[in-house]
Amino acid sequence: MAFYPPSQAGTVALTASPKTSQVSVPHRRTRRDHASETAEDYVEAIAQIVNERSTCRVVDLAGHFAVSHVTVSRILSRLESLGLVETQRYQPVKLTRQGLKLASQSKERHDTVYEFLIALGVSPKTAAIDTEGIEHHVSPETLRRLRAFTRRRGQA
Amino acid sequence: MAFYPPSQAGTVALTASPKTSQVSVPHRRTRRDHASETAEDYVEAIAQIVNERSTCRVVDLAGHFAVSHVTVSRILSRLESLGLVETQRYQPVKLTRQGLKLASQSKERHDTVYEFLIALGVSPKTAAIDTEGIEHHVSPETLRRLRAFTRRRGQA
DNA sequence: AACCAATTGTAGCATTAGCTACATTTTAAT
DNA sequence: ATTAAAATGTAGCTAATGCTACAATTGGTT
Repeated sequence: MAFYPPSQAGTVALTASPKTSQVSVPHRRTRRDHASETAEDYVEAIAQIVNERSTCRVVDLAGHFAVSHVTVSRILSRLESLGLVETQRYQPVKLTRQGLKLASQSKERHDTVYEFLIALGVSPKTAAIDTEGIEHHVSPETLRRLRAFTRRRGQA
Repeated sequence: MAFYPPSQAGTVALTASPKTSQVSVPHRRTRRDHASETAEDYVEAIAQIVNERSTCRVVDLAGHFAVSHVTVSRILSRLESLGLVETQRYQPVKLTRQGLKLASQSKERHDTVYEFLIALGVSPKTAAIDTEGIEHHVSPETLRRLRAFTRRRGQA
């Protein structure tokens, strides 16, 4: 159940550090993974929404993830403390430079997985759904294999 | 981010129902998914450990998931309330009939993904890791495609 | 039988993410 | 300018999964 951040350069700590940790233990395994996936999903969604409607509001994200606006705003707080987004009360959400970078890396990996599934013959609808779940768990090595396969298929 | 239970027949509710829900709302999206993945990971691990060492103890699972025994025992409580395992204080863990069924379905899907990655040319080590993360997010449709690909590769 | 080590359980805390209900602010319409 | 609706925020709850520290049980050795 490994979690693969979309790249290695300029990596951010995607979760809060424990309040009282004497030795900086590699605690929080799965929990950290889920939190990081959420971070990626959110920056990716924000980038997409900004692209489509020029601004992204809490409401848009709530709709996008089918979740209450409260959940969104709490998650945004966390992302802000991670330096991924900038927020101002009652104002649209903006990605920081770091957030933008993470979003574009996430999107690239997302697209790679999606196009692979399509090349494999999966229907667009199913491919879209499965990609959402799979993308965070594909290693760089596997990602290269997926790209190679898609390339071959595209040519054939 | 869809979660796919490994089959449709004899499906179990893999999470606790909300304490006070008036209409049985489809609440808890991602949360439910994660909890269900955990259930599958655990029954699969229990089946595997029983296979290797004849019995499965809390300690074995703690080692397997690199997690404290406390976390394991709390999760086992949940699984017991779901009817997937049977526990007795200070005794080894046993799978119920339902648990066994879920475990074998999970294993089958797990193996399908793993063999696919191998057929694609991914190294065994990476394939093992990636499979852990991917398996819960592969739809039946995609699963069929993966099998077809592995078959073709196996023959060629 | 007594004892010690390994195993398991309990208590209590933190983090993340879900919710409803209610308060506040912005924005658009009249 | 007022007002009403839409958007956000806050308070406070639940569930799931991490943890440490300490208590209890089991089982094997002596």
